[in-house]
Amino acid sequence: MSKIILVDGYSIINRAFYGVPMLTNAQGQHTNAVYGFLNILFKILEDEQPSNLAVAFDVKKPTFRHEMFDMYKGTRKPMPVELTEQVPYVKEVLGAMGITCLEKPGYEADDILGTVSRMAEREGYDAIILSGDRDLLQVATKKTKIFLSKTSKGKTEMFVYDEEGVKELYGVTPTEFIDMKALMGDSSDNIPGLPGVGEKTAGALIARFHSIENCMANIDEVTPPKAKRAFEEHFDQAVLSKKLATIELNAPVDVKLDDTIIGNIYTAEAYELIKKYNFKSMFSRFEGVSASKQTGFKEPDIKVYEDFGEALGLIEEFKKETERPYGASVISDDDNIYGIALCKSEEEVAFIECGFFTNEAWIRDVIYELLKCGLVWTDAKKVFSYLEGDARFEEFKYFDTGICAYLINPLQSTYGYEEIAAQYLGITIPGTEELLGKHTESLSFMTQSEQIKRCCALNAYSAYLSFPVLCDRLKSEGMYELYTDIELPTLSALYRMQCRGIRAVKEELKKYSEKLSGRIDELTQKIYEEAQGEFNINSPKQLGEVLFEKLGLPGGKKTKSGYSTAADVLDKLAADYPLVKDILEYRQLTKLKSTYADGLAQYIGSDGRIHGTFNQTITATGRISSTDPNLQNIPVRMELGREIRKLFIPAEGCVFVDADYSQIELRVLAHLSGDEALIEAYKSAKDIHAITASTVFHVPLDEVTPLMRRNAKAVNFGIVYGISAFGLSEDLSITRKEATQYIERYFESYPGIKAYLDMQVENAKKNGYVTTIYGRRRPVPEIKESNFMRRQFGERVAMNSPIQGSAADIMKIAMLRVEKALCEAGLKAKIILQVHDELLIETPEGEVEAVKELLIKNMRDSFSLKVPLEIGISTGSTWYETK
DNA sequence: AGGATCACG
DNA sequence: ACGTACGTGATCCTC
Repeated sequence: MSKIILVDGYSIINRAFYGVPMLTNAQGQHTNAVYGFLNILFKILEDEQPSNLAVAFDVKKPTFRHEMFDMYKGTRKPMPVELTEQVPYVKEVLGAMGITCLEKPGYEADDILGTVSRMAEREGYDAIILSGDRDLLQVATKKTKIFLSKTSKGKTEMFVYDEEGVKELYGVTPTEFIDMKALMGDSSDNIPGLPGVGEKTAGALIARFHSIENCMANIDEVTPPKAKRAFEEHFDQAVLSKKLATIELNAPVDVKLDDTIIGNIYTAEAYELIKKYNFKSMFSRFEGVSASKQTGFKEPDIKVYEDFGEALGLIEEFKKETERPYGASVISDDDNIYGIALCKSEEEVAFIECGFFTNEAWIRDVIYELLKCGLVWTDAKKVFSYLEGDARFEEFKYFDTGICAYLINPLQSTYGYEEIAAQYLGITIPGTEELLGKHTESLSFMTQSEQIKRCCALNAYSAYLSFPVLCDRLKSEGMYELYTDIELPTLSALYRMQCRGIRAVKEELKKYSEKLSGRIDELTQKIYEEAQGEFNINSPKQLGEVLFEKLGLPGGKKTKSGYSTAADVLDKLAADYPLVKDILEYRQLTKLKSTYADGLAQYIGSDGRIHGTFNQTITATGRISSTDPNLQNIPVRMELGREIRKLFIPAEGCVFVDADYSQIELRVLAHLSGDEALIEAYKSAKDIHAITASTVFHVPLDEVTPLMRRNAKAVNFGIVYGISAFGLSEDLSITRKEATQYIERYFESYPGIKAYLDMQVENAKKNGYVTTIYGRRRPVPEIKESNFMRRQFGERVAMNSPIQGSAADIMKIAMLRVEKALCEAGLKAKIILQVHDELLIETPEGEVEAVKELLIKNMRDSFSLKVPLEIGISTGSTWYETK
């Protein structure tokens, strides 16, 4: 049995656009509609297994029916540019997959779909029309089904209607549905209908009389009177509406059904596009597609070195100084190193397999030697992890393409070698996930060792070829110094911090966990009693139902999936309801237990220390991030949580010295904006929030009340975040009007800041990015969007990023200076943590004074601003005590 | 897999 | 009318 699927192109693209959150690829193209469209297409192809497929589009030329809309002041919602720009992308992908696109000037997609479905029926096909538009229901027959795609609550669902289905839904046949629509009208399609006749009346009338003409013929029986009068006075309007609503079934579409037979849609050309748009979840569909069909690109040969002598010779070659650094890569899993690839030509990559004629220790030595030679790696920090014992970093020379690519575009989520090759070399090569699958923590089961070699070889190949391109880009964008002076040294500094780790006491952590457990159990019982029943307190859904439905607490809805039970909502209820207070305490305690007490305990290694990972290519602003575990969000604000820090202790004979920048972001803002009032404030005195309050509220400094100071502080935060009246009003629980006033007064007091923030928004609009004091870039693609909310987000990002990013630059410089100074002073003290504006130093007891002095000096002088940088410093025998 | 919540700067 | 403060990561629940 032959089956054809006919897709309403624009309609499905539209559904996809609104159903899939914003996505952009590395080139900044919007891709969410393409992604959604293809997912819908793949799904229906798999579910229905059709033999034929075609996609219909309107031609962007006024059609008869469009002209008629215009007569009735028809204005369809204009599609945002983010959507329209994706239509050609979809067509391009369809073309690459060999799928027929149908267009006919003068006809709408509806007409084409209707016509071709009838054509198919006559030739004995089953037909499926896929659309988001209910209009198509009139085309349904026994053999033609309509698949309606609906998006509700962010999820797309498919509803299927055949002739019977339409009857069930509306009580009329598909053909009668036209008449029904002629009566009730359709505002979105600008079909006027009859005044005062809605879905109910129209449905009842057509079910009884079957057509508008027959209604008119039996006008005396038409009820209600309102409808009867509408018929008498506006029948011509109903006739016109019917004409407008009728889909043409005999349009002169010149297509043969044979042209729509589905061939192989997983073509190399389509694969190229999928890669370009970075639709990773679709990659697996294209397995087995040769990607080498690209113009002038051939994958390099892999030369496996099986002779020990030859391998030694090879390594010597790679140790030689070259003008253009060679590429290298090591392949491993959690347990083993499998080999090393070296590349210095476009044609060939050398691969030395571990265990073939050598052992892992030998490979580690080789890696150590090669790190001294100026090779390019995709992820050098990972390469360090192969070293054993003390690595002499000062001897190392290396380059890192991942870091380069991050600096050029920090918004990507990953910087795999295949992405870099695609973006900077314009070639498509299979990536790690494609070659080795998802779980790379163990490769020992991999039977296809060819894939392991290929993955490693392509990595070295990509590193070798892309590095010069990346360097040129960095130079032309003014970020080469940022790369060499800051990022590359930071890479090894982070690695050293990871190696050192931080000592934590497992037993005490357990005790702390048990202490929490006791109280959590008490609270659980109490909450069950107060709520008169057991439920999962951790489930926001269940909790919301219990609080706001079962117990009828005031506080209504907030989120998509029901009631908000976030802390700020519950806070307002806590005073009146003991239950809510208990829930808040329960939340706090379970958070501490699961994330911190129990969570951290898992990470304590055999050396009694936690070795987290510091990520250098994650944040959009240049900050570093911390994972496995996150050591940058250990509790400090609340006393109970802060206790956790008592369990972080220095090594024997050491204490902690903790140094943090005081209000670095506001000081950076003072510098960047050059605002004289703020600069003067920082030069003259200490309490910046009080000064702000005094200035903004026009009162002498000594008359500033705590409340005024608190409000001024919130305004200062707001400024740094990219001020919005709404955000400030939420934060301070004041009206939006009051918040607006605060902001206005702030800008009156600090006009330089207003001018600076406006300039950043302008810069973002003009260049597409903003920059930090050290030339680091943050692209702001949102600034050009037509969606008001997203554009406004872009504006806040444009204001905040230079501030947060410059502070990050300063901290990185400070870290490097401090580490160097410690080393040069011959001190044993070591940096073990960085928390954005804070450094934690494990310091031998005898070095404390020297380290303090050194920290203050190097952090304070790491960058010369128009205002002084102030350092807070403290010591303690636990992390808790350093405050 | 994604949302809600909450820990930090 | 919309529905927001900036930057992160871990855990739990729901689908």
